[in-house]
Amino acid sequence: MAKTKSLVSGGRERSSCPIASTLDIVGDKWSLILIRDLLTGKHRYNQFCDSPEGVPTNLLAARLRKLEQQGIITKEPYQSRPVRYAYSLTPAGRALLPVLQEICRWANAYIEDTWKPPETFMAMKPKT
Amino acid sequence: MAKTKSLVSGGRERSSCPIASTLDIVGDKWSLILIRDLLTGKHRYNQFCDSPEGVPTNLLAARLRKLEQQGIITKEPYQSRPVRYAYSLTPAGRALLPVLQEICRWANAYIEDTWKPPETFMAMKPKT
DNA sequence: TACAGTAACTTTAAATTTTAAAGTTTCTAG
DNA sequence: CTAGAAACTTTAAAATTTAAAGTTACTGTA
Repeated sequence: MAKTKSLVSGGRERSSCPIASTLDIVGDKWSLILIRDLLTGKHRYNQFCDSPEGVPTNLLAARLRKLEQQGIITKEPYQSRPVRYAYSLTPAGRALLPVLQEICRWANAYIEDTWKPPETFMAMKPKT
Repeated sequence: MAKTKSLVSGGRERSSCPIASTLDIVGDKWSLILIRDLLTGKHRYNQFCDSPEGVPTNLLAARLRKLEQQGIITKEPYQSRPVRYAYSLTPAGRALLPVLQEICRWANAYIEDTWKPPETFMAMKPKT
Protein backbone atom coordinates (compact mmCIF):
# COMPACT_ATOMS: atom_id res chain seq x y z
CA MET A 1 0.00 0.00 0.00
CA ALA A 2 1.16 3.48 -0.76
CA LYS A 3 1.81 5.73 2.16
CA THR A 4 -0.66 8.61 2.31
CA LYS A 5 0.46 12.06 3.30
CA SER A 6 -1.96 13.30 5.84
CA LEU A 7 -1.80 17.04 6.18
CA VAL A 8 -4.30 19.64 5.18
CA SER A 9 -3.05 23.14 4.63
CA GLY A 10 -6.29 24.81 3.66
CA GLY A 11 -5.36 25.96 0.19
CA ARG A 12 -3.60 29.11 1.35
CA GLU A 13 -0.02 27.97 0.76
CA ARG A 14 2.39 30.67 -0.29
CA SER A 15 4.44 28.25 -2.39
CA SER A 16 5.36 24.58 -2.63
CA CYS A 17 8.65 25.18 -0.87
CA PRO A 18 8.82 22.72 2.02
CA ILE A 19 9.94 25.47 4.38
CA ALA A 20 7.18 27.90 3.37
CA SER A 21 4.60 25.09 3.48
CA THR A 22 5.67 24.07 6.97
CA LEU A 23 5.49 27.67 8.17
CA ASP A 24 1.99 27.89 6.73
CA ILE A 25 1.02 25.08 9.11
CA VAL A 26 3.01 25.64 12.31
CA GLY A 27 4.78 28.94 11.65
CA ASP A 28 3.15 31.12 14.24
CA LYS A 29 4.02 32.16 17.76
CA TRP A 30 2.15 29.36 19.56
CA SER A 31 1.81 26.15 17.54
CA LEU A 32 5.28 24.77 18.23
CA ILE A 33 4.91 25.67 21.91
CA LEU A 34 1.79 23.50 22.01
CA ILE A 35 3.53 20.71 20.15
CA ARG A 36 6.41 20.92 22.63
CA ASP A 37 3.90 20.57 25.47
CA LEU A 38 2.21 17.60 23.80
CA LEU A 39 5.58 15.92 23.25
CA THR A 40 6.41 16.37 26.93
CA GLY A 41 3.30 14.80 28.34
CA LYS A 42 0.71 17.55 28.50
CA HIS A 43 -2.71 16.69 27.12
CA ARG A 44 -5.30 19.05 28.59
CA TYR A 45 -6.39 22.61 28.09
CA ASN A 46 -5.44 23.68 31.60
CA GLN A 47 -2.00 22.18 31.29
CA PHE A 48 -1.33 24.24 28.16
CA CYS A 49 -2.59 27.34 29.98
CA ASP A 50 -0.13 26.67 32.79
CA SER A 51 2.94 26.73 30.56
CA PRO A 52 5.23 29.66 31.38
CA GLU A 53 4.70 31.42 28.04
CA GLY A 54 1.09 32.19 28.94
CA VAL A 55 -0.87 31.65 25.76
CA PRO A 56 -4.12 33.67 25.63
CA THR A 57 -7.01 31.25 26.01
CA ASN A 58 -8.81 32.28 22.85
CA LEU A 59 -5.66 31.67 20.84
CA LEU A 60 -5.14 28.35 22.58
CA ALA A 61 -8.62 27.23 21.54
CA ALA A 62 -8.09 28.56 18.01
CA ARG A 63 -4.72 26.81 17.65
CA LEU A 64 -6.02 23.51 18.96
CA ARG A 65 -8.82 23.68 16.42
CA LYS A 66 -6.52 24.63 13.55
CA LEU A 67 -3.91 21.98 14.36
CA GLU A 68 -6.64 19.39 14.57
CA GLN A 69 -8.04 20.40 11.17
CA GLN A 70 -4.55 20.20 9.74
CA GLY A 71 -3.97 16.70 11.03
CA ILE A 72 -1.23 17.52 13.55
CA ILE A 73 -3.24 16.68 16.66
CA THR A 74 -6.37 14.74 17.60
CA LYS A 75 -8.72 14.95 20.56
CA GLU A 76 -10.50 12.20 22.43
CA PRO A 77 -12.94 12.47 25.31
CA TYR A 78 -11.42 11.45 28.63
CA GLN A 79 -14.75 11.91 30.47
CA SER A 80 -18.37 12.64 29.72
CA ARG A 81 -20.76 14.77 31.78
CA PRO A 82 -19.42 17.22 31.00
CA VAL A 83 -17.48 15.92 28.05
CA ARG A 84 -13.83 16.89 28.22
CA TYR A 85 -11.17 16.22 25.63
CA ALA A 86 -7.55 15.19 25.86
CA TYR A 87 -5.33 16.21 22.98
CA SER A 88 -2.51 14.16 21.45
CA LEU A 89 -0.22 14.25 18.48
CA THR A 90 -0.85 12.36 15.28
CA PRO A 91 2.11 10.57 13.64
CA ALA A 92 2.67 13.73 11.56
CA GLY A 93 2.70 15.80 14.73
CA ARG A 94 5.08 13.46 16.52
CA ALA A 95 7.36 13.57 13.49
CA LEU A 96 8.08 17.22 14.30
CA LEU A 97 10.22 16.03 17.22
CA PRO A 98 13.51 16.16 15.25
CA VAL A 99 12.72 19.72 14.19
CA LEU A 100 12.21 20.74 17.82
CA GLN A 101 15.37 18.92 18.87
CA GLU A 102 17.39 20.82 16.26
CA ILE A 103 15.86 24.07 17.44
CA CYS A 104 16.91 23.25 21.00
CA ARG A 105 20.45 22.49 19.87
CA TRP A 106 20.61 25.80 18.04
CA ALA A 107 19.16 27.81 20.92
CA ASN A 108 21.45 26.22 23.49
CA ALA A 109 24.44 27.05 21.30
CA TYR A 110 23.50 30.61 20.30
CA ILE A 111 21.02 32.13 22.77
CA GLU A 112 22.18 32.85 26.28
CA ASP A 113 20.41 31.42 29.29
CA THR A 114 18.19 28.97 27.45
CA TRP A 115 17.26 25.87 29.42
CA LYS A 116 18.98 22.69 28.45
CA PRO A 117 16.15 20.23 27.78
CA PRO A 118 16.21 16.93 29.68
CA GLU A 119 18.21 14.21 28.03
CA THR A 120 14.99 12.19 27.83
CA PHE A 121 13.67 14.78 25.41
CA MET A 122 16.82 15.17 23.34
CA ALA A 123 17.20 11.40 23.00
CA MET A 124 13.56 10.71 22.14
CA LYS A 125 12.74 9.23 18.78
CA PRO A 126 9.56 9.95 16.81
CA LYS A 127 8.21 6.36 16.74
CA THR A 128 8.26 6.05 20.52
CA MET B 1 38.97 31.91 25.46
CA ALA B 2 35.38 31.26 26.25
CA LYS B 3 32.97 31.13 23.39
CA THR B 4 30.51 34.04 23.44
CA LYS B 5 26.90 33.55 22.49
CA SER B 6 25.99 36.23 20.08
CA LEU B 7 22.28 36.73 19.90
CA VAL B 8 20.18 39.60 21.12
CA SER B 9 16.55 38.92 21.76
CA GLY B 10 15.49 42.36 22.91
CA GLY B 11 14.34 41.51 26.40
CA ARG B 12 10.90 40.39 25.31
CA GLU B 13 11.39 36.63 25.72
CA ARG B 14 8.36 34.69 26.80
CA SER B 15 10.44 32.16 28.72
CA SER B 16 13.91 30.61 28.76
CA CYS B 17 12.67 27.56 26.91
CA PRO B 18 14.97 27.09 23.91
CA ILE B 19 11.98 26.56 21.63
CA ALA B 20 10.12 29.66 22.85
CA SER B 21 13.33 31.71 22.71
CA THR B 22 14.02 30.62 19.14
CA LEU B 23 10.47 31.47 18.11
CA ASP B 24 10.91 34.91 19.68
CA ILE B 25 13.77 35.47 17.21
CA VAL B 26 12.76 33.74 13.97
CA GLY B 27 9.23 32.54 14.72
CA ASP B 28 7.27 34.63 12.28
CA LYS B 29 5.96 34.10 8.78
CA TRP B 30 8.99 35.54 6.93
CA SER B 31 12.27 35.24 8.82
CA LEU B 32 13.00 31.61 7.94
CA ILE B 33 12.06 32.29 4.32
CA LEU B 34 14.73 34.99 4.24
CA ILE B 35 17.24 32.71 5.92
CA ARG B 36 16.44 30.02 3.35
CA ASP B 37 17.14 32.54 0.58
CA LEU B 38 20.40 33.62 2.19
CA LEU B 39 21.47 29.98 2.54
CA THR B 40 20.76 29.39 -1.13
CA GLY B 41 22.80 32.25 -2.52
CA LYS B 42 20.56 35.29 -2.46
CA HIS B 43 22.03 38.44 -0.98
CA ARG B 44 20.13 41.46 -2.25
CA TYR B 45 16.82 43.13 -1.55
CA ASN B 46 15.50 42.53 -5.06
CA GLN B 47 16.38 38.86 -4.95
CA PHE B 48 14.34 38.44 -1.76
CA CYS B 49 11.45 40.29 -3.41
CA ASP B 50 11.59 37.87 -6.32
CA SER B 51 11.05 34.77 -4.19
CA PRO B 52 7.74 33.07 -4.97
CA GLU B 53 6.22 33.74 -1.55
CA GLY B 54 6.07 37.48 -2.29
CA VAL B 55 7.05 39.17 0.95
CA PRO B 56 5.62 42.70 1.28
CA THR B 57 8.50 45.15 0.89
CA ASN B 58 7.91 46.97 4.16
CA LEU B 59 8.03 43.68 6.03
CA LEU B 60 11.15 42.67 4.13
CA ALA B 61 12.90 45.85 5.24
CA ALA B 62 11.62 45.39 8.81
CA ARG B 63 12.78 41.76 8.98
CA LEU B 64 16.21 42.52 7.57
CA ARG B 65 16.61 45.22 10.21
CA LYS B 66 15.38 42.99 13.03
CA LEU B 67 17.49 39.99 12.02
CA GLU B 68 20.52 42.24 11.80
CA GLN B 69 19.89 43.64 15.29
CA GLN B 70 19.51 40.11 16.58
CA GLY B 71 22.83 38.98 15.13
CA ILE B 72 21.44 36.55 12.55
CA ILE B 73 22.51 38.51 9.47
CA THR B 74 24.95 41.31 8.57
CA LYS B 75 25.04 43.75 5.71
CA GLU B 76 28.00 45.13 3.79
CA PRO B 77 28.05 47.71 1.03
CA TYR B 78 28.64 46.19 -2.40
CA GLN B 79 28.73 49.62 -4.08
CA SER B 80 28.65 53.28 -3.16
CA ARG B 81 26.91 56.11 -5.06
CA PRO B 82 24.28 55.16 -4.21
CA VAL B 83 25.33 52.88 -1.38
CA ARG B 84 23.74 49.47 -1.66
CA TYR B 85 24.04 46.62 0.79
CA ALA B 86 24.44 42.88 0.38
CA TYR B 87 23.12 40.75 3.22
CA SER B 88 24.71 37.57 4.55
CA LEU B 89 24.30 35.19 7.44
CA THR B 90 26.40 35.35 10.58
CA PRO B 91 27.69 32.06 12.03
CA ALA B 92 24.57 31.97 14.21
CA GLY B 93 22.41 32.43 11.14
CA ARG B 94 24.24 29.76 9.17
CA ALA B 95 23.82 27.40 12.12
CA LEU B 96 20.08 27.37 11.44
CA LEU B 97 20.76 25.18 8.41
CA PRO B 98 20.12 21.88 10.25
CA VAL B 99 16.80 23.23 11.49
CA LEU B 100 15.76 24.08 7.92
CA GLN B 101 16.95 20.69 6.69
CA GLU B 102 14.83 18.92 9.31
CA ILE B 103 11.85 21.05 8.34
CA CYS B 104 12.35 20.01 4.70
CA ARG B 105 12.51 16.35 5.66
CA TRP B 106 9.29 16.70 7.63
CA ALA B 107 7.48 18.61 4.89
CA ASN B 108 8.53 16.18 2.16
CA ALA B 109 7.28 13.29 4.29
CA TYR B 110 3.97 14.79 5.47
CA ILE B 111 2.83 17.60 3.16
CA GLU B 112 1.80 16.73 -0.36
CA ASP B 113 3.41 18.35 -3.36
CA THR B 114 6.27 20.03 -1.54
CA TRP B 115 9.41 20.49 -3.61
CA LYS B 116 12.29 18.21 -2.83
CA PRO B 117 15.22 20.53 -2.16
CA PRO B 118 18.37 19.95 -4.20
CA GLU B 119 20.78 17.46 -2.74
CA THR B 120 23.33 20.26 -2.52
CA PHE B 121 21.08 21.92 0.06
CA MET B 122 20.24 18.80 2.02
CA ALA B 123 23.88 17.74 2.18
CA MET B 124 25.24 21.17 3.15
CA LYS B 125 26.97 21.58 6.47
CA PRO B 126 26.87 24.75 8.59
CA LYS B 127 30.63 25.45 8.59
CA THR B 128 30.83 25.51 4.78
C1' DT C 1 20.07 67.86 -21.23
C1' DA C 2 15.95 65.17 -20.71
C1' DC C 3 13.84 61.00 -19.66
C1' DA C 4 13.14 56.17 -18.64
C1' DG C 5 14.75 52.70 -15.64
C1' DT C 6 16.60 50.34 -11.45
C1' DA C 7 17.59 49.24 -6.54
C1' DA C 8 16.28 49.81 -2.11
C1' DC C 9 13.50 51.37 0.70
C1' DT C 10 9.40 54.24 3.20
C1' DT C 11 4.73 55.66 3.75
C1' DT C 12 -0.09 55.01 4.01
C1' DA C 13 -4.54 53.11 5.07
C1' DA C 14 -7.25 49.12 5.44
C1' DA C 15 -7.64 44.38 6.89
C1' DT C 16 -6.40 40.89 9.95
C1' DT C 17 -4.52 39.00 14.04
C1' DT C 18 -3.21 39.16 18.80
C1' DT C 19 -3.86 40.34 23.43
C1' DA C 20 -5.91 40.75 28.04
C1' DA C 21 -9.74 40.36 30.48
C1' DA C 22 -14.17 39.04 31.63
C1' DG C 23 -17.99 36.00 30.80
C1' DT C 24 -20.31 31.36 29.88
C1' DT C 25 -21.50 26.45 30.40
C1' DT C 26 -21.73 22.20 32.74
C1' DC C 27 -20.80 19.72 36.04
C1' DT C 28 -18.94 18.06 41.30
C1' DA C 29 -18.19 18.68 46.21
C1' DG C 30 -19.46 20.35 50.62
C1' DC D 1 -27.39 26.33 48.00
C1' DT D 2 -22.94 27.97 47.18
C1' DA D 3 -18.21 27.64 45.68
C1' DG D 4 -15.12 25.86 42.53
C1' DA D 5 -13.11 23.68 38.41
C1' DA D 6 -12.40 22.79 33.39
C1' DA D 7 -12.84 24.25 28.94
C1' DC D 8 -13.98 27.35 26.29
C1' DT D 9 -16.17 32.01 24.05
C1' DT D 10 -16.80 36.89 23.75
C1' DT D 11 -15.33 41.51 23.63
C1' DA D 12 -12.71 45.64 22.65
C1' DA D 13 -8.34 47.63 22.20
C1' DA D 14 -3.72 47.22 20.52
C1' DA D 15 -0.45 45.55 17.37
C1' DT D 16 0.83 43.55 13.15
C1' DT D 17 0.34 42.49 8.30
C1' DT D 18 -0.92 43.51 3.76
C1' DA D 19 -1.12 45.77 -0.78
C1' DA D 20 -0.14 49.58 -3.07
C1' DA D 21 1.85 53.78 -4.09
C1' DG D 22 5.53 56.98 -3.26
C1' DT D 23 10.52 58.37 -2.50
C1' DT D 24 15.59 58.78 -3.17
C1' DA D 25 19.72 58.46 -5.59
C1' DC D 26 21.70 57.22 -9.00
C1' DT D 27 22.83 55.10 -14.40
C1' DG D 28 22.26 54.56 -19.17
C1' DT D 29 20.24 56.07 -23.53
C1' DA D 30 18.45 59.58 -27.03
